[in-house]
Amino acid sequence: MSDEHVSPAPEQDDLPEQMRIRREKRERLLAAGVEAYPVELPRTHSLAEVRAKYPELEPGASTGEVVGITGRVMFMRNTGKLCFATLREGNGVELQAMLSLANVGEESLASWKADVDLGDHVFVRGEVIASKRGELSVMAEEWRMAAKSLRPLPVAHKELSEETRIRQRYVDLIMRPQARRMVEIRAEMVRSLRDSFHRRGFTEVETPMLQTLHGGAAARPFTTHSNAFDIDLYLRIAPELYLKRCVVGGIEKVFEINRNFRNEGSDSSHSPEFAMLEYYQAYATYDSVGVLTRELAQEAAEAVFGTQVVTLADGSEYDLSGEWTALTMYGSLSEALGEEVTPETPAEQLREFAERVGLEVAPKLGHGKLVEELWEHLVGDHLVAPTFVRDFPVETSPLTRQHRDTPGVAEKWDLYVRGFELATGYSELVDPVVERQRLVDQARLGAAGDDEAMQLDEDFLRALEYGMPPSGGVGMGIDRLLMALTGLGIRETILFPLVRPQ
RNA sequence: GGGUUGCUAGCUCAAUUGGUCAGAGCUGCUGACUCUUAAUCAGUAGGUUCGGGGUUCGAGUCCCCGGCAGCCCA
Repeated sequence: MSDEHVSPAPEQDDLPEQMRIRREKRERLLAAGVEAYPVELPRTHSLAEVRAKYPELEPGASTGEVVGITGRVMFMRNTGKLCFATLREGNGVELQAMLSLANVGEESLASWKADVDLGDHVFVRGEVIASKRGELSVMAEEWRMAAKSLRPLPVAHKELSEETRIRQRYVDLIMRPQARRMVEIRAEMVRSLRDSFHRRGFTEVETPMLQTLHGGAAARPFTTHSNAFDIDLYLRIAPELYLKRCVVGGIEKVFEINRNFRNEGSDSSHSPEFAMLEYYQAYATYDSVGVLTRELAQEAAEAVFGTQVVTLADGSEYDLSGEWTALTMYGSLSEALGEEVTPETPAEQLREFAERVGLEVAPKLGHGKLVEELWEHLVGDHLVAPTFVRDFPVETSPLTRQHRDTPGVAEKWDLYVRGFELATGYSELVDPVVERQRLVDQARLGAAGDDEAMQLDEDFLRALEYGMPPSGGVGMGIDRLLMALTGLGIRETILFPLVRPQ
């Protein structure tokens, strides 16, 4: 038998000593007719409620109020005939339980000492008092096991290794209040985004994750298979083409917050599975959706932290308030380089500039890619404050509308925050004839072996042919907005990031 | 994909040039203690040093292959 998936539970003898002992304690409880995992406990108050009710008791005070509380045992201090335990509940609030020989009796106290380990969930019923040292406590008249923990917790006073934090996030959540806070921050932020959209009359939709064609971005997709239809399917790399169908259909302000999947590696700012916000607005342009995007981020910061000057994980402050800087790609590049760069600057000239500033570039790059690389090197890498970078080379933005006045550039911006790309916005290309041509070009690239190229989506083109109003559109990474607001890496902002199985 | 660093007890980490070094703290176990706050005190247990191969009288340490992770670069 070598099939891992059906391997029997390990023999007790094979377990580390501490796990074996905890299992023995569970057995002992059950043998004594005591539930190790009771279905229900007479809990009357959360720990937070007890704390809120008695914020300031004098040392040694008693209240006469009997409560039933539960919590995970985080610290234990047993002194012969009087035992102390620090209980913690899910939100991180802690309260001390006290068990004295006089109140619970010899048998119950002995069982407490013998059967309760750090990490167990326990129930304690007793009077709310303050200890002689002034610690708010519940003096037990009775205690019960609420859920026996069979694994020892990590030491509370040392940092858990990053790998354990990610692979066993539940342990991270138990041990680190900041890990729990992160989950809350994320939830509050997403709620704020939804509120911001709803206040402005946007409609939230959910479009397909399983797609028969992949499109809407340049990325490698995951593939899967439908048995019933007997067709291969793609996990979506972007919702764009479906949201545009919505706009064609008359949902003129539409947004989606959902997962995208890209078959690529992960690093401190990338994950194969990530949450994305996309929104489209009829009769908006890349100017107006830029304003809305700024407001979304500012309102999120305000909603979560109560301020638009957020404090990052390293203690530094980051100011999201007010108007944000806007640069043009060609203008800011020209300034940084001290040379005029325009959409007409030949690739040869750009290569010389690259050499001059010590930037290595692949020999076959064209004008558009060279401009972007130079720009990232000279400008992008140095951007700290929130900055819109506008008007990209047409060549590298095939699905974007050409600029209304400036030839050779597209009405597209990237939003840089703390040096990484947070969002991207467009005046959308809505001419079905031009769009078809661009998609045909993409399909040719695909046929030539570019596996990031989009496929020709005839149904999408048919939708456009019915007429899509002029629109602005934006994509923003949810995980990245969270990174911007907290200063943490993407593997901290995603609760269960993909990791290779051990 | 390239470079680089790491993987040792349940957890966090030590171990000089290859030589009684496989160790500490916490956790666990046994005992003491009715006001502790990471309780304290005494005693005690706990290891396939990531896996495989090699060099050597001798490998946690050196070499090779593999696995996983971090950091830097493309």
